[in-house]
This record gives sequence, C-alpha cells and structure tokens, in this order.
Amino acid sequence: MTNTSTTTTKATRGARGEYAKTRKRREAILDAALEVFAEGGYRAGSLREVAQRVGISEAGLLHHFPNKVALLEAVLSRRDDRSREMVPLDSDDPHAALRGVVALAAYNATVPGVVELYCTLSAEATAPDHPAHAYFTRRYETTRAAFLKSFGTLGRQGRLRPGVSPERAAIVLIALWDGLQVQWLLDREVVDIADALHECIDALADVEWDETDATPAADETEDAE
Amino acid sequence: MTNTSTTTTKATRGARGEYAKTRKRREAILDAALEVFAEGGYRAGSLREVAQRVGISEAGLLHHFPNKVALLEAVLSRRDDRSREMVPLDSDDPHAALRGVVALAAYNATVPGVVELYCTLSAEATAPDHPAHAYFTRRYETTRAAFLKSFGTLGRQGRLRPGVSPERAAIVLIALWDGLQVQWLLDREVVDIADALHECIDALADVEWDETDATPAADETEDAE
DNA sequence: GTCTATATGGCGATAGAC
DNA sequence: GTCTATCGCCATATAGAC
Repeated sequence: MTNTSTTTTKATRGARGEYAKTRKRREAILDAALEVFAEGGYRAGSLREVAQRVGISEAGLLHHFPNKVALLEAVLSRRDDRSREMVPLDSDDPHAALRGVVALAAYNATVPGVVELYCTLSAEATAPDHPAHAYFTRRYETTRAAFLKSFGTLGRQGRLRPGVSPERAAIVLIALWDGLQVQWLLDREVVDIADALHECIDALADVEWDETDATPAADETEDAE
Repeated sequence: MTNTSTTTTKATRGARGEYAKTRKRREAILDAALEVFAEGGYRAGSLREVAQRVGISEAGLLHHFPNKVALLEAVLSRRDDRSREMVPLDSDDPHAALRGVVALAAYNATVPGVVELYCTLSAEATAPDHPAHAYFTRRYETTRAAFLKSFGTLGRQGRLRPGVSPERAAIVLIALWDGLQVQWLLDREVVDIADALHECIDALADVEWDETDATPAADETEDAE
C-alpha cells in the first residue's frame, strides 16, 4: 500500500532503475481505472476515485495520464491487447474462432469487472458525443466482420443450418453475447453465458468443438452432450 | 415558450381549472426527462438540462417532482404503462405475446429515445447502488417469467424446435433484443431489430404470425408476407 | 514523480419572495 | 406555481513547491 519500498522491483538495476517503478504505477492506475469505469461508467466515474484507490492524489494521477479521456483510452487499449492475445477471433479456422468465443465468455465469468466495463461503456458510448463512441462503433464493425468471415467459411463448407445467413449470424451472435451479459450482471444465477452461447452457436452452425483437427481421435471429453 | 396563455387548455373550466395545466406541465417535464436520461443516462443527465428544455427553472421543476430519483421513477413508470397497453406480454395466447414482441420492436424503431433510455439505463443500473437497480432486476424477472410462460405453452403444444427449452428460450429472446438495440443505436443501418427478432423466434418455435384465431376471414392486411 | 493549493464550473437541493 | 438567490458538494484541470 505504502510506496516506501523503493527496492521492490528494480528489475533494471542499472542507471535510472525508475523505469520499472513508473510502469508499475501506470499499471496500478489502469487497474483502478478499469474498476471505477466498470462500476459507474465513464461519466460517473471520477479521477478522484481512481487516485484514491491507487493511493495518490489527483494531480499525481494526471502526471501519468494527461486527462480523463486519455485514461479511458489507455484502459480500453490495454484490455483489447489482452483479449486479442487470448482469443483468435481473426483466425482462418472458423471453428477455432467460435471456440474462442465460448472460451472467452467462460473466462470473463471469472473477471466480472471486465464484463461490467464493456457492458456499461458500450451502452453509454451509444451517445454520439461520448469520448468512446468512435471506439465502440469501430469495435463492433471489426467484430462483426470477423464473425462474418467465420460464418461465411462455414457456409461454404455447408455447415450453416438451413435458413441461416452469415451476415445475420454474425449480428445475432454479438447481440446475444451483449444481452446475456446484462442479465448476468443483474443476476449471476440466472444464466451461464458460455453455456448459452455454446448452445446458440450450435443452432446456427455445425461447429467442431473438439480441437481434433490434425489428430483424429485425440481427447473427447464432451461427446456425451 | 411563455406561459401567458392561460386560456389554452382549460378542459375542466369549473372551479380551479388549473388541474389540466399542471398535468400538462408534468407531462412536458416527463417528456424532456426521458430525452435527457436517454441521451446521457441517469447519472450524467441533469435536472438543469431537463428544466431548460421545458422552459422553467430547476426550482420550478422540483416543485413537480421532489428530487431527481423521483423524476426517474416517474419516467420509467409512465413508460411501462404505455408499453403494457401496447403489447399483451402476459397474454394467455403465446402467439399473441410473441407477435407483440415484434410489433413493439417495430414501433420502437420509430421512437429512438425510448430505446436509448432502456439501453443506457439497464446497463447503468447494473451497478447495485443505482437508483433503478431494483426496478431493472424486477423488470427482467417479470419479462423472463412472461416469456417462459409463452414458450412453456408452446412446448406443451409441441411447437418448440427440437432441443429448445422454454427457460433458455426466454433468456435468449430477451438477450437478443437488448443486444440488437446496442448495435442499432451505434449504427441504425446495420440491423432491423424487428426482422431479426422475427427470424430468431422462428428458430425457437413454430409461431402463428397471422391473427387468424377467432375470426377466420376478418381483416388480413398482413397475409402478403 | 508527487504533493498542496487553487481556479473554474456544474451539480442537486433548499429558502423565501411574489 | 414559479421565480431568484444561495448553499454545499464534487468534478476536471492547472500552477508551482518540494
């Protein structure tokens, strides 16, 4: 809590070993900011609250991020990096991409703050003058395009259910995911998001859930469904 | 703009014909408040902004509603009345209820403010300390129960698609609706909500879309679909 | 790099005149 | 029923000391 321990993380012990300290501080600020923006949204979240959780003053915080909007952008950008490295949404293998959706949904259930953040912010950013409006517009376009590609590939393999169009499937999958998060945040007992998504994806396409691509008869733990 | 026209709406011209005027003022306030809360959410929306749109002072506004929370509750309550009288969600006929969903979605596309309001507020009210948290928790429970009943009835008639459970169908339908609204608010060209819901309901159950229940050949304006 | 102090302004709500 | 005036609070952001 106190920052009197100057010897904790001097990774680069050479000249000016303060780099690591600043980096750690920035990370701590971003962690706190994510929490605050998740709990109250961007507009209601305050720099004061963020600074307090980190244990510094508002002015100290603004030394690391010039203003509130910059802080928000840093939070979103860092979050995106982490998601991208976790889920291969732009994979060439549509099965892998859709498996990634379920995997990410399952993981998110263990990190409620992130779900809160995106759920609250995406609704708030619906307003055209919101600082994250462009970010979310673009993000949805990108995600739709990625799913469109996946479902398009599945369609060409004849693995889409009859009457399902790739365009519609992409929109519906995203909508479903978002909507399930709202209900989950209001009452965590009411729905298992990963389960529901898994089931609905099955209703859209014939997806290989096991990673039995190269190795035919590897590990089948889910064949009893 | 000016309120010098005392003779405009004296509906009850007897003693104290001011009732109608007050009622009109309250309605105007609620209209403006809906807009403001829709655009920025509850926390970011200000009484100042509402008062300005109505053309009165903040103190004048607070004469009609004691505080900000009361104003929000009045807005939500009035909106609920209108929705309920429009859509028979608790109808005994599951077909009528699901037709109502599509009809309401189509109507909402003509009143973007209402969609904004619920989309923004439901996400914001995810926070446990939000003044509308209890309202939305309850609202989702009620809606889920209503849809559960509809899909349950359809199930007993053998009209649910194979593998569809009434519980899951209720949750999914609501989630889909909510999620589609987010995408629609970010880009109105990307999706027709009523269309998408119609299609997805078809994927869940075998619903009678024409109202050919009691009167066989009455008025068929929609049979060309 | 972090602090204190401060500028500037919006907010919800109240008191009391008319 | 509506106003003006005001209170007290919290917000973002800046200036300058240490």
